[in-house]
Amino acid sequence: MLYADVIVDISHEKLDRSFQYLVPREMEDEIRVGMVAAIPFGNGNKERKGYVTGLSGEPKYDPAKIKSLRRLCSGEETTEARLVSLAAWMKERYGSTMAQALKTVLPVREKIRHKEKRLLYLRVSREQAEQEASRMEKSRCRARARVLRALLEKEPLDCTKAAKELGMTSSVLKPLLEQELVEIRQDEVYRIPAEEVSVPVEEHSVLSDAQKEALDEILAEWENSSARPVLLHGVTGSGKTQVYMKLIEKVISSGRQVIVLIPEIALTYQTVRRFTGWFGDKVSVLNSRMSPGERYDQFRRARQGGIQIMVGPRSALFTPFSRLGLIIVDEEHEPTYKSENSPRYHAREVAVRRGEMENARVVLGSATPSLEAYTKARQGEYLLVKLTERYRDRPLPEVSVVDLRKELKSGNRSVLSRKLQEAVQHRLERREQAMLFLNRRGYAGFVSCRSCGEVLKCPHCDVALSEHSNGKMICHYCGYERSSVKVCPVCGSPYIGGFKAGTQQIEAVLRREFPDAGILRMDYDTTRTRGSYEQILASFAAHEADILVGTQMIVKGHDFPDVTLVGIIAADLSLNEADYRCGERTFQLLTQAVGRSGRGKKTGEAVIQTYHPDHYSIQAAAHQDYERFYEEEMGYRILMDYPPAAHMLTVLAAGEDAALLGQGMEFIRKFAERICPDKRLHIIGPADAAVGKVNDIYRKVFRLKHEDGKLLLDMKDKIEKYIEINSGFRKLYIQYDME
DNA sequence: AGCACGCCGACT
DNA sequence: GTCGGCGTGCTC
Repeated sequence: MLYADVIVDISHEKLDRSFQYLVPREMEDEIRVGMVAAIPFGNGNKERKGYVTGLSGEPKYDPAKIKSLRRLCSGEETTEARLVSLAAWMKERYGSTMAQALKTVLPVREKIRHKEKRLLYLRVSREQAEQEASRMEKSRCRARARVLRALLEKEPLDCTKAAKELGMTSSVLKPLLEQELVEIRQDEVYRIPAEEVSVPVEEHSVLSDAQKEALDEILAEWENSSARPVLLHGVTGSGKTQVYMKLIEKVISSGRQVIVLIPEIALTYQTVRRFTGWFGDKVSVLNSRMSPGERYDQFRRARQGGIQIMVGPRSALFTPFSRLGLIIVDEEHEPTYKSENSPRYHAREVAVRRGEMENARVVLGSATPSLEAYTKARQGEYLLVKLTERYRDRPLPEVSVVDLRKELKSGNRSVLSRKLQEAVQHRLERREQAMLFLNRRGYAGFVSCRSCGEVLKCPHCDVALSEHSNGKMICHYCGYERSSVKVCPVCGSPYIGGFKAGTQQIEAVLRREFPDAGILRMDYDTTRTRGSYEQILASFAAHEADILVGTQMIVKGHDFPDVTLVGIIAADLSLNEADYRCGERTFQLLTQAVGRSGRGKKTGEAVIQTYHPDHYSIQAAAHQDYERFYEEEMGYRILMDYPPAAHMLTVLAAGEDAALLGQGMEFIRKFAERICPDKRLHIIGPADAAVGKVNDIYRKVFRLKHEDGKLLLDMKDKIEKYIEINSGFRKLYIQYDME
């Protein structure tokens, strides 16, 4: 007897689990995990479609009640089949629900379905509806009247919203539809055709010896039928992309397809040009600004063989190629590869998994590999390939670290140290360019009172408001806006103002110090409109300005041959974030930033300003010494039981009622302690999340650390059940993150 | 989601 | 008693 676990193709939480069906004898050979099957479902045995997510010989349910599969809807479904099994793996690995996993993996599914947005309209005149509503109120049809009244107030109504807010269940809606008082329509989804990027074919440049060596190493590994994933550790400017290109060429010439993941849209400008230039119309590019429809169209093209290479952010990983041959994860260490929604998957891990499942090669590339990847490479699970020299023998920039405390002692209060000022002056004299980089997460500066220290915060979120040049203060989390204040709302002092180490501030200082220099600024404000990003970079590349000031977005993979100076204004900003990865993040940002300098013919220089000149992240970045950084950081992770030294389950809870939230978290913690008496389990928290409140919703976290990831997943299941039984948690939203 | 079941208020 | 609205619970 063979049984199949099937997920019913209905998007509803209640059905978010598998149902077991008997596989008829004649289907036993044919059936595979991932196939779509027709099944009888529910009381009336209505025919539904379902995804086969597992096969087993044991019935897990009363065998008398198990129904049989009707038939398999196979055929062109094999690509989807693999994606469904990938989803099954993701569900296990990240502790999400199968429905959530399927949704991430098969975006197609919800796109074709009437998921678009079902809207409810009146089908009769307003007068008639009014009459009906009154009549219904008098008789006992209160629920129907409620729906009609709501429709009279606002037409159309979103079906899902109405269901929630008005308690509109199907037994209310159905009679209304039958009486032809209302109707459901779904609005047309318009699709903007993807803009065609046509760039002249780039000359196929010749590989350097080092690149050739790396390429040969990778190709040698690929000779094995079960080749390991490759971690390509290439210092900034070593030309990893050229190596990718050769690999891609090789793979597509053998008739297989390639997925190239890049961290975010920010990268598309240059990277995409290189890809489209080289491979022409074989490439398609996804970006996060695309509508679901456009994305779906691209996926369909991929499935039908219209393209061989898909370039895009993490969602491109699920491109339904039928013969996937290679997945490249560029800048593998980037945090954007980690999904913010459940399943909170990491694209690197899923790429490796998909590669395994479809026998495709995987190449991870980075100048500053993540601790996770490097650890695996050291253990031999990945093949480590190094590119230690910059392309065309460019030397690495000379780096100096400036101690800001000493700077202040000697009387310099400017955001620019004397060293950095001099260095900028030199560039201007020599007609070279400089980039000044502010590695802060927040955007513009916050506003504080110099008398009482009050910081102006968003009334809905737990973050400081940032001041903008247009005289407004904005919350970057919820979009709340208010006009700037003249006096402190707490003590009335007029000495209130921007405590800005923001990019605007730096720009202002530079304009004062170097009045003749051309200065460009790139941050959240100046890149809000479409295309402005590219415009600023193009303008800087054309040397229309001498200095570019910006946030993290300026350090990502751009080549400006005339840039010979990179200044990091305050390296500590990212060092003080409340996250165990902040040391790693700082090292990466600094290394990448420093690497921007001296990419052309002239040798580069970099200046790092900091209050912690001795911190290992800063020292290692200054010496461009990855190994040293890895040793130090890994020591810290082992000491503290942080990933990748151990596994960590983060329980994230949110709710409107702060007291209830705090209480709920305490309960979960006590429960966790009770069910796992293992001394090696570390529990941290509960504590406020990094941003404790967003949009009036409070957020708390607590973490469980243990060497054994399975144990944590098991605990997660138990906690989930515990929460389900206790109605006190109804008003809390709980999410899990498994690292 | 969609269907059956059962509770409960209203009406012959 | 009976009818019908509408909330609830279940679906292998």
